[in-house]
Amino acid sequence: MSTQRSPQAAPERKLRADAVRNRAGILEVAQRHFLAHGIGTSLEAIAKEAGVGAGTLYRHFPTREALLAALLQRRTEEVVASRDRIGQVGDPGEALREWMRAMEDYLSSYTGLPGPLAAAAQERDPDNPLTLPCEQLITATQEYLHAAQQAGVAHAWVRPRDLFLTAVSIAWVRGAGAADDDSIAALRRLDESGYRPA
Amino acid sequence: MSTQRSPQAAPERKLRADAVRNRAGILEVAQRHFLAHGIGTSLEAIAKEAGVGAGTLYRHFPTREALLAALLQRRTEEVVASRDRIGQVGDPGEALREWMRAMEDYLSSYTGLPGPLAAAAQERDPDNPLTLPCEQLITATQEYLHAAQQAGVAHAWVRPRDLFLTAVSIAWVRGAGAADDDSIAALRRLDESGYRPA
DNA sequence: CGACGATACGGAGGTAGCCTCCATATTGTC
DNA sequence: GACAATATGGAGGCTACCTCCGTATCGTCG
Repeated sequence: MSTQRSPQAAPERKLRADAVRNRAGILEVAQRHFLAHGIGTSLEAIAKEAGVGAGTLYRHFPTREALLAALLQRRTEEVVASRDRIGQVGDPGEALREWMRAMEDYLSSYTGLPGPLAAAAQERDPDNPLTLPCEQLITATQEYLHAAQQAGVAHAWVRPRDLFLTAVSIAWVRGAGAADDDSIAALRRLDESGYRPA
Repeated sequence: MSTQRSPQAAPERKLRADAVRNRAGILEVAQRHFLAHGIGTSLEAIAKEAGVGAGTLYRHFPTREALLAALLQRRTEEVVASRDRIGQVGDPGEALREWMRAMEDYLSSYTGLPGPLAAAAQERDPDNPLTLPCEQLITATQEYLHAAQQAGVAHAWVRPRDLFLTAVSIAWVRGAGAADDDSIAALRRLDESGYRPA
């Protein structure tokens, strides 16, 4: 308990020094490449720029999703933590709206991110490294939605998962073809007016 | 005027007999492959199964989008023609709802179709062969939307393009990760309740 | 009918990216 | 300092894209 260790199912033994170094380097380069070229960017290029072989990259992150999940971890914690800030907002309707925007921005972190996340949200495969962030977001959504429903500013038939998918699909439109701002604003308004009773 | 010719800008000279045969064969095989494996399927595999070389395929359809557009042409005409059927529906609100479903199904014809279409809808590049079908769909949407707005069953601030993007994004969710029917139904309900005043 | 120019064909070949495998190198420990 | 455990890297096998050009097929005209 003295050393910070994952409580349940921690298969992580301590890494060798070079492994730690390489892992960090890969993440740093990957972050830049995903930002610049979307999640479809070449993994080999990342390995090369990070100064490691392809094998090393794939040992640390067996799939593109694993790399993505590692990168997303910080962001996920930040966003979920923004609950505290948003929580200060008195009006539950306003809070829900802000939360939706926060999710939308998170989901737009990298071009192409909505695809794998939507898939993960639905398959619920515990082996998919993206399942965890999805569940966290949906859980957070539940809190805001519930409060909004209590206050009568959200329809009772709306489920947290539905709002999550809504945010994902807006983020997808943002990424696919670079929709103009007007269209995105219209989509947001449509969705908001969708879950909110008149 | 006796022979059926494209009225404006027809760069199509008459094809040689073998070219016509090959083109048809490619389309027939491509249809099956796109249906079975989505729009990302291997073009080389299509060429092989159609019994032509890669060069022939690329000569007829220089890009994946061109092939897609050729395949979509029939479907597009069918869907736009379904205006006639839907037009019979008296209630403009009901007609708009039906039209949205028809678009959604059209956009779900092949897995992955929403991506290129969303891109085409926004870039408005006349060289993109998918631009035409997009415009046709948006134009048709405009008719239904306008009628609905006149009847007071759609908000005045909704634009045809917004509804098109809505349909595209639902189709995308359908395709990405095979969302369960409940989620899709919820998204539809959300959207409908979004454009419709209480 | 035959031959000649125009049209179309096909598949080899260069490029790029994925992922695996294992001989070699590095690390940590005793 | 030496040995076992751990980690490395890049060659290599694979799939797919797309282009290029020598060759085959077509249609027409004499």
